[in-house]
Amino acid sequence: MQIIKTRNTLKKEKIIKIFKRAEKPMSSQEIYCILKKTIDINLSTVYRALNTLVKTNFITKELRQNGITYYEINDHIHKHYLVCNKCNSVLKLKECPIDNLAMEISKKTGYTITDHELEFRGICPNCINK
Amino acid sequence: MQIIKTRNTLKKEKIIKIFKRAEKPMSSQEIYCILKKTIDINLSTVYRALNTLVKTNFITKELRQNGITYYEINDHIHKHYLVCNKCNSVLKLKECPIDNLAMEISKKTGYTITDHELEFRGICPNCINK
DNA sequence: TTTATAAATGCAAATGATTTGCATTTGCAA
DNA sequence: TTGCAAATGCAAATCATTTGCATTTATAAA
Repeated sequence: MQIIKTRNTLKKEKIIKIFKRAEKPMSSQEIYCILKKTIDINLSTVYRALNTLVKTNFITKELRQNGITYYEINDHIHKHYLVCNKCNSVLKLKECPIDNLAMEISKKTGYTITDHELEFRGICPNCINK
Repeated sequence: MQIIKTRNTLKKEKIIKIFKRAEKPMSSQEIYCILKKTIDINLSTVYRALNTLVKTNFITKELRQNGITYYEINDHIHKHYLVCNKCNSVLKLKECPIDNLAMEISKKTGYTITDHELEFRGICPNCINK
């Protein structure tokens, strides 16, 4: 475990605010676009800020099957999503259905399980009627 | 649904053989390296072959959290893995623990679930003793 | 309050996995 | 045997993300 020193800057504050308001995981691009509306910021600054926020455990990151990394506030609760293949809408599951399972698998296999990713994909009720 | 026409070529045959022998998901690089030992082949050919094999449902692909795509024979059974963060060894779970869950979630949310990805990460019993 | 240091930033260039354009070769159906 | 589209090699492009470098700035210590 290593100590990570961080400074408070306007830009990082803005990013943190976006996460606090957001109700879904956000990509670097989404965050960049929101920021661009009100301040001048470079995309690499966004990436660096995101990485420090991940290091300090303020947010978590997850690489989705579409090849894009999504970030969201880390409330220390596992989250999983239903992603619509048509409209890309995202529905957050209320609870992690995997934790028990993970423990079970850990016992069976001898692995110490530290993380898991679970992503469902399909068609949301909205799109299915189109 | 679209008809995909495919030809039998030496190189594609070799790739198919690799998949039949393989006991774990393989990355494009791994396949490329194996092929290079016996034949002359270009990496982009490997990628194109992999993509046609995915299109014809001979193999499936999955993007892992390490940013690399892994391919494996499609036996129409969901598979999930335990990936060791230290030695990168991979253990295949004997069954998909999610199918029931997916049905449940589908009922609750109204989503038609067509796919899911589940990946556990941690430390394998081998590495934990080091 | 001043100062020193390392974190934050912008910009351009690099990276790494994967894809693509183009010219050429080749499998295979007619 | 022939024609066409699929397969291939090669180089260049792509796309998300990272990095090197010079500059700015937050912050802790003097």
